[in-house]
Amino acid sequence: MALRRLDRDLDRRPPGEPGPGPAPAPSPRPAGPAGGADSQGGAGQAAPDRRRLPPSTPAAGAEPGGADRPARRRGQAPPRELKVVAKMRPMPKVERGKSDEELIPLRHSAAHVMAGAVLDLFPEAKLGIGPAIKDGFYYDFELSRALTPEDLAQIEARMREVVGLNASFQRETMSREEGLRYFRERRQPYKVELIEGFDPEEGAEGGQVSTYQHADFVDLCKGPHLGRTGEIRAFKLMSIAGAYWRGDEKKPMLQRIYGTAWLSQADLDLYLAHLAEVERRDHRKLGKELELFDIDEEIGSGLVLWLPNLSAVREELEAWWRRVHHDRGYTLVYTPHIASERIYQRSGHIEKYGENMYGPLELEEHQRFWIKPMNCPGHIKVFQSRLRSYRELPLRIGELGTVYRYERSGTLHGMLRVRGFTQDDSHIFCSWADAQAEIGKVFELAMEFMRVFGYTDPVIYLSTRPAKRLGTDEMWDRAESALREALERRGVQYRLDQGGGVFYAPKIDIKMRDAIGREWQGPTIQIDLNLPDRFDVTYVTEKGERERAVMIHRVLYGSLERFVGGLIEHYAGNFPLWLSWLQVVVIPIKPEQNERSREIGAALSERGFRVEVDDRGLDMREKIKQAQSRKASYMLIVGAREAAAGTVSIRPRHGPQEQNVRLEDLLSRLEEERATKALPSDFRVEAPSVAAAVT
RNA sequence: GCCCACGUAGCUCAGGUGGUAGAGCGAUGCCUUGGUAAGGCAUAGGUCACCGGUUCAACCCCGGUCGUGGGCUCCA
Repeated sequence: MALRRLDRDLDRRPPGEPGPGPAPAPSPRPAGPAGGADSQGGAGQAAPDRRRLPPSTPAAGAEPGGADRPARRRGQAPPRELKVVAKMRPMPKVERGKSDEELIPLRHSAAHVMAGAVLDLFPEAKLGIGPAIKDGFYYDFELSRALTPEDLAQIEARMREVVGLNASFQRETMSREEGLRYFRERRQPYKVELIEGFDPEEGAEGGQVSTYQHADFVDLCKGPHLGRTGEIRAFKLMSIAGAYWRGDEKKPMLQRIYGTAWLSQADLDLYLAHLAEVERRDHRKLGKELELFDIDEEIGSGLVLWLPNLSAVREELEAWWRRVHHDRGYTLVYTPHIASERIYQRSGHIEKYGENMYGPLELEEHQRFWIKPMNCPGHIKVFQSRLRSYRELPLRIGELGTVYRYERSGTLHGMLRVRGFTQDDSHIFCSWADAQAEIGKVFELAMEFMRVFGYTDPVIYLSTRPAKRLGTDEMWDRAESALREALERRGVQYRLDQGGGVFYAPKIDIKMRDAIGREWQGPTIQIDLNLPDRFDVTYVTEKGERERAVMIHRVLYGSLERFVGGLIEHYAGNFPLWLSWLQVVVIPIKPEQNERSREIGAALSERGFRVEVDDRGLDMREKIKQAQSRKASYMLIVGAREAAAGTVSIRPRHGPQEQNVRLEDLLSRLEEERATKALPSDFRVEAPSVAAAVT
């Protein structure tokens, strides 16, 4: 799967606990799922959760400028990439710093103050829970009417009054029974439910419950809190959203208010600026402005139309992908988009994945077909198209396979969460003896991919057997140790995600950070123990015996839709030359230079550049304006002087202009830039400033 | 799917309390022949998402549908 923002995963919390972050007003988005794992499928899509600020650590910013540049030489040796991994920093969670220790009580206290303000304004309000979360806090309420933005302003105003009172937070404890009585009297059924759910044995004071009070507001809470409300300096209420009580859709829908709170106004300002930047980069917005993609109502939601500009990007991504895979010994195939119900019954998809599948289609009498949700069954059939010898292994089958999956309407999001997408899917069939080495190769390839696109700070997770799983412990032992060995042999630091594997396999997840520090889920590698068994996938060994093959599922881009949607945001629309839909625009100053301009255009076109010669009778300033807003990588200005000298004046999308460059020099420079996949000069990895305080 | 909000020209948006709509940008045409991000004038363009209801009359009110946004859930 592709990239998916991980914040969501990072907080795998019990229901009822704080979930994902606050939803800042500007442009929060859904968090994504991703499907990742499905390995097989993978990819899914998922939408990143843009709201959150990336955690960050200074380390991120510290990356040496050039170090993470994309590979300058194609086909570079893998060992080099490993170094990147080796200096990976520890996971953010491990690095919780002092700021976190201060922020949690601060935000939690802000949540209490907000709840108090809501009670002041809505005395009948029933309180849910109100934890501190990444970037802020929230509190859930049951109210007699829906909240409006005006209510938020009032609540915030009331909060500022309470902060101004500088009331102290005071802790008190009472017995479980007293607590129940207390909250029953105050008609707070959710609090009562919480206490009823407490484990009587638990709690530092065995059977006691604690409350915190500030001013006249008392809440069930284990703390800790700030000393006084006056310490809450920089905060802002961000949005209103619905949220099920305890995250259960069968329970009542409460109204959740999200807010953000920081140690200083400066931090709050930075955070708000970050949100504005996130909004500026929104792929849906850029997608419209730059004519990248469209999702047409009449075609259907969640189905992407790749417009010509973005199609050019995709064409390059696919071409490079194919080339890299051919170089690495992959065999590329094509498989059908629909398949008989029989295969999906055998694979278990109908049973385990049926609700995400489109179908059945009655194409012939007594024959039902379903639309392909994953590529693995097809690849297994390719493998089984004849008897396979151990001499053919590892057999690496790859496909840019388009799949369709039903996603609930509320989860769709631009290109990041869609219903039809193309995965850069591969299934490697090999022996157990080779599995470890194959995983290593995939891992190295994954690192190479991330580097080329300018993603940084890879963080690797090893997800082990989940409670609900198929197969024997021995099989899991083998699979997990193969993954572990692949990582350790290369000195890769990784974080263990106990029980985080898929029901049929453990996996390696690679997460990475984009240009503004947001974390996304990158490539995923899994060892599948299930499908080879269900399909009886075997090969003939040296001894002439049949042996079960091992199947490794992996995606690098994940889904092209999702990956490219992420790239748009990562690059803020400023794509590197090799991907740019408009690499060069030649602009004659006067009609007299039209012919010379066409010659230049032809020279570029001959070398495979996407070039336009703007010989329209417009003012050149207008042409420059248009080319600039279309994000052309380079504009070549051709006036009388240039035409006479056989040169051009180069006006890059970003950066200083250069006069009188000889055409041949220009051509070789552009070819070099394209071949090395250099990141554009206007690409910058933003130092995660606020982020530093966020983690 | 659920909660809330939203859906007016290609785009971004205006349109107190119901009487069938406006701007900017863009598009088109003409003028401007211009040395590095917005020259001038003019014209065209809307079944106010769709369906139904209330009303003498609906973009405005009510209901439903579809879609979008933020969350929840799902999805790892």
